[in-house]
Amino acid sequence: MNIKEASEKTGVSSAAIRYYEKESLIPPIDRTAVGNRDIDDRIIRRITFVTQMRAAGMSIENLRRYIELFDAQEDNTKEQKSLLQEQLSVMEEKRDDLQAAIDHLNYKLNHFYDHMETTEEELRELERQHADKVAQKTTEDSDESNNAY
Amino acid sequence: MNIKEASEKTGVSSAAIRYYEKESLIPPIDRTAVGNRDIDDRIIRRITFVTQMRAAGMSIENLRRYIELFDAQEDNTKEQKSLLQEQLSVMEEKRDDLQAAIDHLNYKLNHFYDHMETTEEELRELERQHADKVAQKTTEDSDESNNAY
DNA sequence: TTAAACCTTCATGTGTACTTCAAGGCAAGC
DNA sequence: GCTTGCCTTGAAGTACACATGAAGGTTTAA
Repeated sequence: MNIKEASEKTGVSSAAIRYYEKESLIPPIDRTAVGNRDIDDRIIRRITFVTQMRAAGMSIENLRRYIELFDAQEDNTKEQKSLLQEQLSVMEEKRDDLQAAIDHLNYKLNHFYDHMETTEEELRELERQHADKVAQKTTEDSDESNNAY
Repeated sequence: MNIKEASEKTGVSSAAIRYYEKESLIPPIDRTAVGNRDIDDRIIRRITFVTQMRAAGMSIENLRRYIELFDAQEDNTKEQKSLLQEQLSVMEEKRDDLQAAIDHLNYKLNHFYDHMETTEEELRELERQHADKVAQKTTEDSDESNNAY
């Protein structure tokens, strides 16, 4: 598959794919006889992984370091696991922050005033609701949002 | 409160606060007799809101348009609501993408091989797990992660 | 009264993550 | 044989979101 097809398949621009290869976010790509990139499914999966991590807010630099460790020949399973664990924590915190922002907007939508400033009382109620939510994790699917999770 | 205190209170740099004011992400800030910014809790809340939306991935430009509509004198409650709804959808999708990436990493962590490439079979299993998760929303708190929500 | 520690505006610099441009090569169809 | 459409590398340009620097003002403390 040439770079254009790979671009269409992944939604990542050709230039970005070249850039990712140069930055070692994906492995060196095989070339055809005339020097064109010949992209296989392994590369496609790596591009998809990079896209996912980028969307999760990981910088190119961190992602490069990250991948470097995983691609190394040495068996550094321990470090790899703790690195994964670390990244997972970051992403979970990010997800929770995002959820808090979603709750905030949902609150605004449900208690709609004529301006968007959140008052002290509203903030206190939000905090209360948040505490409730964390406390009684049993009572899921309360009423407000169409949560997918 | 002066800009430095506001900066410490919000975790946003003084330069960024000035920038936000210039870009109308926060309302015009009152000045003291000598021309220094005098920041009150209303501004602090707005800065916090901006921070939250920025962390949720909203660009300065979109945030500006967004806030503009809310601050307008006219009663455009309908448009405001649909704008909120729209932004909520974007954020929920982002959260779900993030969750998918978290699931992916969790999977890697639990089925640890000597490299990080996800195979076709693994991807298929991930998809299957995801389908399960969506299907039986009742069986919450499965086993894998320390979800806050 | 002079230094420290704040502040102001305006202009310019910076890092990230690409995008775009320039110059050229290969293969197919007219 | 020439245009079209793909590709290559390398260099330079761009957008965003601030950070930093210059030049100057005010207040407090020694």
